[in-house]
Amino acid sequence: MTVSRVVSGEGYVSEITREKVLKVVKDLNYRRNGLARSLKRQFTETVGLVLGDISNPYSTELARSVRKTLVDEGFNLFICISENGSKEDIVAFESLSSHSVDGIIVATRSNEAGDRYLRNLVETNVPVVAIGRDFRHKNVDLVSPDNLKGGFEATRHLIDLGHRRIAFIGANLSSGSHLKRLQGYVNALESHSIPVDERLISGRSDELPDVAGYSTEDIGFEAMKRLLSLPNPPTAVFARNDFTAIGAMRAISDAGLRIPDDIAIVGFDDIPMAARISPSLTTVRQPMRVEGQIATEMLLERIKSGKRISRRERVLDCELIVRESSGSKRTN
Amino acid sequence: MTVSRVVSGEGYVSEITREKVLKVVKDLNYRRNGLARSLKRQFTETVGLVLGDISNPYSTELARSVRKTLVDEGFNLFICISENGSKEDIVAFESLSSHSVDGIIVATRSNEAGDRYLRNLVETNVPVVAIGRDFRHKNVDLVSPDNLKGGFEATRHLIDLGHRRIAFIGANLSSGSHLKRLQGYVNALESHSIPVDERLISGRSDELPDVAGYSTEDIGFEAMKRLLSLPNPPTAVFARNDFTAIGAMRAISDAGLRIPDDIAIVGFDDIPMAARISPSLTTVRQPMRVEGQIATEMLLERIKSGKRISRRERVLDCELIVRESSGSKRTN
DNA sequence: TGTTAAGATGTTAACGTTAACATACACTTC
DNA sequence: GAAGTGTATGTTAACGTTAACATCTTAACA
Repeated sequence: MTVSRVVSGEGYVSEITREKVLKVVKDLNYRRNGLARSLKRQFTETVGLVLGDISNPYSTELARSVRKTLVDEGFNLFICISENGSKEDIVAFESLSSHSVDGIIVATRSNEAGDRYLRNLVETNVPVVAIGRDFRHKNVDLVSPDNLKGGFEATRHLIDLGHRRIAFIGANLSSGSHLKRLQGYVNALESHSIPVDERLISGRSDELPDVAGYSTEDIGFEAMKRLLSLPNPPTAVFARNDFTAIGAMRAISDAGLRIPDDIAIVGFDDIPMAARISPSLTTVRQPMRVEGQIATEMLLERIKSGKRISRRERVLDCELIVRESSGSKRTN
Repeated sequence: MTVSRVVSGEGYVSEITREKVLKVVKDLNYRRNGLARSLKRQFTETVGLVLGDISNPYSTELARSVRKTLVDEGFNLFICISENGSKEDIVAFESLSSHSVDGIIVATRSNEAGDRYLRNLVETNVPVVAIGRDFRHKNVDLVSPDNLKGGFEATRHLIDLGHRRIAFIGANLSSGSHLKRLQGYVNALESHSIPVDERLISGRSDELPDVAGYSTEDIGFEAMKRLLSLPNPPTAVFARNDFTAIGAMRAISDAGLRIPDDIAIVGFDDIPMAARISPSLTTVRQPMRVEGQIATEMLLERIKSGKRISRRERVLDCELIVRESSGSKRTN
């Protein structure tokens, strides 16, 4: 017990004893067993972050911001990668919860089995906050960029430039109905009385696995190729994220077409590469660092209060960053 | 005990009992406490990965590869960010070791205090493997790209193109003496009888904090600006990594100079952006996925054997990827 | 029939901490 | 000098598992 007091620096210990203990601690290379400590204390001062796509700079900036906010409060961060697979999601949730993290921040793509497991966790009072994804539960907070408005503005930007045949890349109308960016695209078209043409909405082909990482670039590439083979291809494209946009740009260049002269393109996220590629990519910037900070603060509040707090939702404004890839006004 | 047997699926349990238990497990939303389990079993089947700079695509590819190798063996992965600070390093090591991970893979920048703590861990039989960094210990494996050869070849490439005044960006000769990429640069110059000019070796200025993330781009920017203000600026630059190179490219453009015509540039890592920027960046590609896999295999071997294994070192070949930024042969 | 083996379940103790309580002493205060 | 306060240390039990061992039943076999 005296050792415990010395090591944790709490309670009364005489200077002489403290020094004796510290000497032995050093001699034996003693390190306190955190498992036993956590088991007894019933908390770990550790938070888990589950990332669906760690290759996306969006995720890493998020992670850095989460970590920064956590350490200021004396919490540790463990990051798990799920690669946006439902099985992997569950493994990540499982390993975090079995290590008794005090709370979990989830930034994966929504999927049925994963969501079910997550719901289960929440039911047993594990504090959870979701970032940038769908998850409705009365005790789970959500922090998200305004994907609807972002998608709307990206599309409106293209409409304002004179485009009428505008494609969406990265999801299908059927499977992506929940995708707010797609919905924003549809809304923008409709509010300008442009009919939505389902052939211009191009998700991944069945050949490509729905994987995470830079491979989403391939989805954009494949989807764009299909669009280009249409009898009447689009003059502009809005991609669900920057990697998809960059893949699409590759397909456009490969086809011998010019950006933005032949086809204009807008992405989403504003990853660092967007500003550096040629032509530079017009995109919608989402405030990743703010998202991470707010989500962490919400989670810490849940953890510290120990009570069930009812759902809060924070939707953060995005910013349209106009660069070269969308071009200037058309005069068809 | 019977519940334990049902949940872990080991030992004899009758079908009837198993079903009864499973029903109650479900009704009570019971989840096994991993802390207690690990405390008793004395292992966690979890591995920690400490990343110095999670914003670098190099790190994330590494992490994905490590995770993939681990899950095949039934292990979990917890990632910690250290932001390449010695205090943060220690916090990461501490939180991983106190959670009793079975082993740690370290991919941070070397620093004295962090290394001391790490050495301490190793002395208490925590299996450790280092990736792409300096760390000599008789029980720690090292997996690394061949930075020496990579630096040599990058520099030789510039020499072969006719350059004589070649700068190095990203470290100082004094503080970076351990930096193999810098050493490779020096060796290449010397083997071509080009004197090493210390003014052409440009690290970060004291104004810039030595931080991780995309801010390393700023280090390249600042360092290049200083080089450009020299009475006799270099005609070529080898940067310690791609972000630094990209920052340098920005400084060159800002000064109204052309790449590669006025100044040629070579980076290191081959991050995805390198191929996409304009002009595309000549760089040295390191086999990140292979590094992650080998390191993980080495670590698992240590974990499974439970014995002290003496140090092994794997140095992996890099590949020079020639793109636009280094230009073609000079005819001065 | 007795012997052996396999199947099923239960009991005990231990993993390494710390909260809570107990004890002891020195020193102040009225 | 009795009571109270602060300091220092010790004891006990509990956190939730599971390895190891013990017990009991049933089936199989010579």
